[in-house]
Amino acid sequence: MQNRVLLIEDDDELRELLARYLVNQGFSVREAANGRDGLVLALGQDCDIVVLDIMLPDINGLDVLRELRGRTHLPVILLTARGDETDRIVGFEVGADDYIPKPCNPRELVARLQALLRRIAWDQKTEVADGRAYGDLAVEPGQRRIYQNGVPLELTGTEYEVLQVLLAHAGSVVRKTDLMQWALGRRLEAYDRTLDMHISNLRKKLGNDHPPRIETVRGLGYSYRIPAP
Amino acid sequence: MQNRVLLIEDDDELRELLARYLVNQGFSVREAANGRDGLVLALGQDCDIVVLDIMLPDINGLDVLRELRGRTHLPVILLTARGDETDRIVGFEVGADDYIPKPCNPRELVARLQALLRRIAWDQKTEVADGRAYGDLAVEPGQRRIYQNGVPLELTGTEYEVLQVLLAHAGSVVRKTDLMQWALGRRLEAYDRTLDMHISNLRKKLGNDHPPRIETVRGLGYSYRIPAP
DNA sequence: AGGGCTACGTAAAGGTTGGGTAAAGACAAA
DNA sequence: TTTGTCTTTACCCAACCTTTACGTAGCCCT
Repeated sequence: MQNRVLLIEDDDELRELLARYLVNQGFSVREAANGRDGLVLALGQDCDIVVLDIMLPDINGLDVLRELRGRTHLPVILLTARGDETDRIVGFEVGADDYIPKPCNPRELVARLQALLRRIAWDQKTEVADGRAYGDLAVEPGQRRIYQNGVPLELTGTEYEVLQVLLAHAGSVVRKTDLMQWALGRRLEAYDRTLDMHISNLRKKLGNDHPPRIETVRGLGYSYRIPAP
Repeated sequence: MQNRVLLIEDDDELRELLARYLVNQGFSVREAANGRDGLVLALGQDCDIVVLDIMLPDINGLDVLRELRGRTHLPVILLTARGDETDRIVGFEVGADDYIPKPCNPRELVARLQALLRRIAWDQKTEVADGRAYGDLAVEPGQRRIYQNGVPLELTGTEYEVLQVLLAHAGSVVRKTDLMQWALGRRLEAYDRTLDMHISNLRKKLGNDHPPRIETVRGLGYSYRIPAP
């Protein structure tokens, strides 16, 4: 299956160079030397991905992109003058997927084209929900839920994060500073007892077993006890 | 709601600089200082996108990427030494979605993160399951109608879109930002309560059951509860 | 053993935020 | 203009995270 690239670039020499290279790499290529032609081709549904120069004789490349985004979500890679940061940032904001500074390395262009096409191909496949089980607990990341013997635990968002991190490291100690960073997303400061509270609440919701599922390692952190096999 | 970035970078100073910047830009950030911790976090489904340094103290960044690609399609942006073309090309081949040369401009990192997340949001919009039934609801995409026990619901256009997206993902959580993008076709901005209103109206039209068919997942989004079989 | 220090457990209070929804406004089509 | 629809505004509440306060358990030292 050949991927169809639309090349919108007014510099004939560069355009033909790139086109030849892309064809050699197994793409099928459409060419347009100005914005108007480019738009017509792009909207004509016969390409998979667009390479768009910002500097065009008629319509500005960014306007082409805006027009395109109003109607489709065709992936677009911008060609910009090297170092022109404004164009790049604006380009992303308008909805470009990527940019390459000119003069561009054809190999890099191909690499980026393929990365983008691969991303799209993957995303169009349905993801498998890979829940993992730890004893009587089962994590369902898609639902952001953790089930205990099939019954969903009524966890808050933060409690879910904390338990999920502990489970991922079941059997080994997670240091408090790491748990804080990974589950709460911030640094552990002195006298911050927040984490202790979440652990306390979690233990309650898991049913205060003895010995506790979540073990305290004094001076270090916490550890989820490996469930009996 | 917030997009969760995982930052795998061993240089503490750079990592904290980027982390702070990303937090300011509205991302939630998890940090890992080495490949092993990074892998665990990435596989723990705790993030939406990964920023990965190639030079790491333990595992090589490219090996982290390979390992990751073996199990998920999590979007990855590589941090590479400037000018090291080999790493870049290999990175793309292994499955990176993008790369940024170091030392990197935080604004550009944000722009690229957002471009990639936007692309993914679009691509993951699953199409209507034709005529599928969900409990007492039946979707008729041709008519843009949804029937409840054979009786058509009096839905507005937007309400139809919202409900149909929720049904297509029945049982798992749809983030507000995705729901907005998929059903309303625009980005979710701060203080925009439009979506909440449509949900509220939908619940009313579906008959305010208990527990509600459309569950709220605080801080994240909504989920249509899987009907009893 | 006992004192003193520190880390942890947890109830309760405090404060912030996200979400529900009524009602008003904006807008477009008929 | 009227009507149907989407959006904004405003207010309120409940869920939740964090802090505070006090009690307890572990650990080291003499």
